[in-house]
Order: sequence, then C-alpha cells, then structure tokens
Amino acid sequence: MGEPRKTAGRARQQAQAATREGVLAAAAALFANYGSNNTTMAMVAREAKVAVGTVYLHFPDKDTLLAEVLAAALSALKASLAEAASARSARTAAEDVGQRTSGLVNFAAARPDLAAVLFNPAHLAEPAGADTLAFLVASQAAALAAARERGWARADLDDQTAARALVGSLVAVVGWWLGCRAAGRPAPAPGELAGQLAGLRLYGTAPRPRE
Amino acid sequence: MGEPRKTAGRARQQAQAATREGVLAAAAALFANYGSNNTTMAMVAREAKVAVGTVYLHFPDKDTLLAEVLAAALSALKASLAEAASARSARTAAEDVGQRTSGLVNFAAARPDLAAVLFNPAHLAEPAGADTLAFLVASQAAALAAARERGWARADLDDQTAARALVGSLVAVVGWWLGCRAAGRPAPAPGELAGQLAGLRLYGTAPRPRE
Amino acid sequence: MGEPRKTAGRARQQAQAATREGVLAAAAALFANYGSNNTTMAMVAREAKVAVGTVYLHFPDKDTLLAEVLAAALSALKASLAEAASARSARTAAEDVGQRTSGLVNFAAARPDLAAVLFNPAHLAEPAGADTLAFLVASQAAALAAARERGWARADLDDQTAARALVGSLVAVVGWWLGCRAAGRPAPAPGELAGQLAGLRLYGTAPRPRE
Amino acid sequence: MGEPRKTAGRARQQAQAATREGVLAAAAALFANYGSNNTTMAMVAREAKVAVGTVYLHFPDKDTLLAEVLAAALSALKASLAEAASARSARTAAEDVGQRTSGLVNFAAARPDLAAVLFNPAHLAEPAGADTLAFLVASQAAALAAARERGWARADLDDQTAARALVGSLVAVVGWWLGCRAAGRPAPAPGELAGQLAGLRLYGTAPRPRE
DNA sequence: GATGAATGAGGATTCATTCAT
DNA sequence: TATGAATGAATCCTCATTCAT
Repeated sequence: MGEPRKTAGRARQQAQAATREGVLAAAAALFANYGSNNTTMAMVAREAKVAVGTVYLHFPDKDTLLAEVLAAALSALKASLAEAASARSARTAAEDVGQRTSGLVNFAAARPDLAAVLFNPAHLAEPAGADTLAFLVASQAAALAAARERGWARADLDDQTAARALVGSLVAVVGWWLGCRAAGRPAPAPGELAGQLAGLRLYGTAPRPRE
Repeated sequence: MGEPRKTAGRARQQAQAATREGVLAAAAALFANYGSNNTTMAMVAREAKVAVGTVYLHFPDKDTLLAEVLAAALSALKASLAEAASARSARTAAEDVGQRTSGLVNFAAARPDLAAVLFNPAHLAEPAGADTLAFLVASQAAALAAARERGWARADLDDQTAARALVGSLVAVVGWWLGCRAAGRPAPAPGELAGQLAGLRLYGTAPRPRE
Repeated sequence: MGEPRKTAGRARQQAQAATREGVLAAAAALFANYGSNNTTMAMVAREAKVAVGTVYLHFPDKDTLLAEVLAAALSALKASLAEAASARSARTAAEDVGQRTSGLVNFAAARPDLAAVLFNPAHLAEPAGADTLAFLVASQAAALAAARERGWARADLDDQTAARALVGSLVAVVGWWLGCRAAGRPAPAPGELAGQLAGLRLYGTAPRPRE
Repeated sequence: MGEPRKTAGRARQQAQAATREGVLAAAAALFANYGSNNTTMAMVAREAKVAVGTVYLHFPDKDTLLAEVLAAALSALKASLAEAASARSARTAAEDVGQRTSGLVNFAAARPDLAAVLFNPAHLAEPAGADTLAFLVASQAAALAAARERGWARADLDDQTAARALVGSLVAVVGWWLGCRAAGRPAPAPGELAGQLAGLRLYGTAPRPRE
C-alpha cells in the first residue's frame, strides 16, 4: 500500500511523499465535488498533474484511494475535534454536546473538501467507507456511553441504534449544508446550525420543560 | 384503414401490466440488495425473466426505472402510513410520534425490499432520488409544523434543518436495520427499534426530567 | 411480396390495399424527411396509424419497404414525365432537354415527398436503391442515344459515363433544392432551376458561340 | 510531484502518431469499402490491430472519426491538385478544365481508398460530411467565378446551382468508377474518364459547333 | 519512480423482426 | 388480417487497470 523503497534517498522519499499527498488532495477535491462514483482515475491524475500510472503507483486501486481519502479526512476531523476538546472541558451535558457539535460544524466550515468527502452517504455506503462509518458510529456510541456514566444520557438508550441515528442525522445535515454553501444557495450560519443540531440531539423535538 | 381494434383485448392489457410489475419488482429486489449502481439492466431483465428490450419497453432508461421504483416504494409507504394514521388519532406528542415511527418500522418489516430501496442514501442522493428525498423532508417538516401548532414541538426549531436531521437518522437506522436482518445479523426487534427512534426524536439523548 | 389472399371479398381487398398504401405513404413521408437510415419501422407504423406487425404483413422487411417506396416514387415520376412528353414534341435539342428538365423540376415541386425520397443519394447508394439508380441511369443513357440519333448529341460521348454524370448532377441539385425549400431556406424558382440545369446539360459551362 | 518528464520521449510520440495513422488508414479502408454506416468501431479497431479503447483514445467518437477521415482525404486531394496545378498553367478553358479533371481522376486512381471515402454521397450527406461537401461546392463555385473572369464561362450561370451540379456529377461518376475498379468490373481508362468528364463539363451534351 | 498509450471487459441503449392473441 | 408486446443481437462508448519505455 504505497510503502516506498527503504533504500531511497531522503530527497527521493520526500518527493515521493509529496506526489502521494498531491494525489490524495486531488482525489479529495474531486470526490467532494462529484462523488467518487462520478470521478474517474484519469480526472484524479489530471487534477494532481500526474500520470495515471503514478496514481496506481501509490494506491493499488480506486477503492483503496477512496478509503485513504476517507481515512485522511477522518483523521483531520479527529485532530480538529481533539484540539477543540483539549481546550476546555464540559461541565454540563449541554456544554458537552454543544462543544462537540460546534467542533464538527467548525471543521466542516474550515475544511469543506474533507468534510464533503466524509459526509457523503454514498461514500460511507460503499465497502471502502465501511471502516469510516464504523468509526463514526463507534465514536458516537462511546460518547454516549461516557455521557451516561456522568448521568448526561438516558439509561434506556440502545447505543448502537442511537449512535447510528446520530451519525445519520449529522451526515445528512452537514452534507446538505455543505452542498448548499458550495452551490451558493442560502444556508444557516455555522453557529445556528450547530445550535439546532445540538438541541435536537439533546432534547429532540419536544418542548423542553424549562431547562 | 380497416377497423383497428384499439382496445387490444383485456387479457393483453393485463399481461402487459403484469410484465411491467414484474420488471418493477425485479428492479426493486436488485436495487434493494445491491444498490442501483451495482445493478445492470441485464440483471434486471434476467431477474424479471424478460429480455433486455422488454425492460426498455416499459421504462425509457435506467434513471427512470430507479425513479419509478422509488416512487412505487414511496407510495406504498404513504399508503401504509395513511392506513395506520386513520386507525387512531393521537392524544399526546408521545402517542403521535410513537404511532408514526411504528408505522414506518412496520412498513420496513413488512416490505423490506421497498424499504431497502427507499432508505438507501445512495439512491436518495442520485438525481432520480431527488424527488423522493424532497418529499420525505417536506413531510417531516410538515409534521413538525403541525406538531408545533398543538404545542407538541419546540418553537425554536428550524424546520428545514430538523426535517433533514430526522430523515437522515431514519434512513441511516432503518437502512442499517434492514441490512442486518437481510444478512441474518442480530438486529433489534421492530418494537424496540421504533421505541428507540421515537424516544430519540422526541427527547433526544438527555435524561427526561420526569415527563 | 404483399400478395393478398385470392379468396378475400372485394371490400376486404380494398381495405387491405388501403392499408398498404397508407404504410407506403407514411414511409415515403418519413424517408423523405429523415432518410430511411434515420427512420425506424416503429415510426413508420405510428405515422401510418397501424401496428408494427401490420407493416411486416405488407412488406417483408425494411429494405423491401424502401425499395417499394422508391419504386412508387419512380413510377410517379415516370407517369409525370410521360404525361408531359405526350403533350408536345420537341423540335430542337434545346426544346427537348428543356422540356425534360422542366418536367423533372415540376415533378419535384409538385410531389416534394416522393422526389425527396428519390433524389436522396444515400437511398440510391443502398442495395435497395440499386434498381432505381440503374433505371435512372438507363433512362438517361437511352435519352442520350435517342438524341444522338437526331443529331442532338455529340458522337464522342460514352453513354454510361455521361448518363451517370447527368443523374449525379440532377440528384445533387434537386435534392439540395428540395432540402432548401423544405427548410425554408432561399432557393431558386422552379423555372430558374430548370433553366440552369438544362443549360448546363446541353452546353456545359463554356460560353455558347452564338446558338 | 517529482520532475515529470513532459517530453515523454521522441520514440513514444512517434509510436502514438503511428497508431493514430493506423486507425485513420483502417477507418478509411473500411469506410471506403462498406460506407461508415456499415462499419462498426470494432471493425475499425480489428483492422487497425488495436483495441476498441485505443480508437477512442485518438478520436472522441465515430462521427469525428468519419470527419477526420474525410478531412484527411480532402487534404490529400487538395495536395494532389495543388501539385498538378503548379506544374503548368492553362491557356484555354479547355486546357484549364482538362487539367483540373485529370488531376481529380489521377488522384482517384492513385488513392482509391481516400477517393472512395470522399466520393461517397452517403458520407457527404451526413453531418460529419457537411464541411467537406461545402468545401467541394465552394471550390467549384470559385473555379467557375475565376473562369468567368477570363471569359471562360457563361455569364448566365448561377454559381451555387452549377457548382452543386458539377460536384454531383463528379461524385457520382468517380464513385461509380472506383466501385467498378474495386470490384473488377470493366471501367473506362482514367484518361478516357477524364476526357468525358471534361467534355461534359465544358460543352454539355450538345454537339460542339466546331471547337 | 514516473509516464501515458494501450487494453478490453462491461454497460446502456436501439431497433429490425417475430409471434401469440 | 391486425395487433403490439416481446425479443436479443448489435452497437457505441467508458474507464479501471496494465506495462513498455
């Protein structure tokens, strides 16, 4: 999977890595715009200013390329969230969910390319997206379990089901939001969006007793 | 020019309609199983025990076929929900949401094929699925607005955003659930699933004060 | 080749013939407009307000249909020319050629459908058009031979070659002229066209000594 | 992104050009023999000893392939005529037309493939052939106008009409002649053919007063 | 490692023709 | 005779992948 020859010189290795990153970035941009299904390897190569063969030198096939683009996007998301999380710690459920949700929306606003690849249901539905989807679900499930520890979440929730529902709504809403913004259609402000998502997640649609 | 029998015979018409339905059913089954992207027109024809040309006799192209399969599934869903709705009327928000959600899950349990086509994000993302997605979102938004009228929903929700989130979570969860069941993997019982979904929708993940 | 059952009643036979004529007319109209290559048997049937099968009842296949349309057009042309010829007899070469050419152009103006089928090089190039082309060439060759008898044509012409050249120019010019008229583009008046064609045929492009 | 060798090697480029020419030649041969309508892209590929995809690598679609074959044939014709024209200049109308016609016939004799593609009415009638036809007509019209300047052509000719007639007769006769030769049927000698064509063009069919 | 021409299996769609009613 | 649904071979074109340079 793209493991460069051990004996290569330092400069060589760097050039190699740069090529790889270029392809990855090109693929991300195209997948974000058109979806991987409507993107050909030739398009990726052209965008990366590289020959088709070069793409195959770094990624054995298209599925793997998608998987790696998703992995890269996911790891950028993780990094972004981790940074946000380290900044402050939540005192209440509302703060907790609010911070997480804002983090996500901020990531989407800051890196629309990566986010658009990640929050594309078609990508997550493909075999190459299974890992990514699984991770997203697992992390939501973990967050839910952690929240329950602290009394921030109901005891009667099935974590699997709830995590899937949360991921589904995030993907749908953020995907839609990014699409609107990319197309220049009206879209809620990031803060507004995060607020709505956090509210729905925490309290659902029913009126809150008083808070 | 003679006296052409325009009526062409009752039996003939029925046979034609049967062929059309056969193709539709075959397409639904395959789209449900593999997604329309991994299904060829030849597969549809073979499954329907019909020649390729026959498929095109009834549907002008693949996109239209997908659109019609989605439309059929959607109308079956509507019928199922309408029937359920006419049976009893809700007195409380919980009853209302509970009934709607159960209706949906029951439909998925009763017609897994149709539901799997409908609740496939890749289908809804395609142009042919735009109408269907739009309808689902609009109907959720309408339900939300109606609920608010009765004081069953918060006033500070953005209907568009919330409707998308709800559709997203339903699609994700029901799609996953159907996949599990089709593959023989463990999956929650229908009632359990409906309960979880209804709870999340109404109250989110936070503990309920008491109700 | 469409020979109706001998035992059929009178009315039956007439209805049959009417159907056949209807198909022929429909095919002629479509072939004239789009060329036989861009006309499907289904289009013919629809235009004739008849079922596809009915077309095949009267014509064994598409090639034969084209051949018969061409034959019908050719026989209409012959009839038109014969009528014109019987009216007056030519005294000079110029009169002779002038009358023939006018007859042709008048036919094209009067029956643009049939003429457009006939004067379509693509039709004449197809196997089904071979007979028609052969007839046109033969009739030009005969006319040339007859003219030579009377001293109206040069002795050093090769009839085959000259006849082909004449047919070629007629087909090209009349076909182009009909196309212009059908499309509403500017086109010479019929008399003007006939004059030009007759002049070219008789005297070529060189200046006439005096006549 | 390394240092991509944009030049890709001289040999490589030549090989590519050779492939392109091979496809062009194969297409020309097949189009000449069967007409583009009866030639499939698979036949072209097979004839060129190349994969189907390779054909599409060099020509975006079948129409373009036909257009390029026609363009190549036309430019070969132009070159051939230009060479002939530069050799000697005409003193009389008869010399002028004679030289032009001989040039054409010589080209047809020397490059029967290219000529057969060019002088196929079906090709010229297709959209892809429109340019070629237009060029042929325009060049005849120009020749006519030039001749008139010198008093070599009648003043009462409509250039459009006459040019179409001339092209039509050339296409018909040369096309037929090539067909005869290819099929081994008897056909006039090139000089004979050119003489007949030149005579018809200059003086028509009427007896020449004296010359 | 990089290149990009070449490959060819595969997929959507068309349409002349058949045949049961 | 008339019908028109059904047939399926044929065709154009795409694109992931390979490999000689």
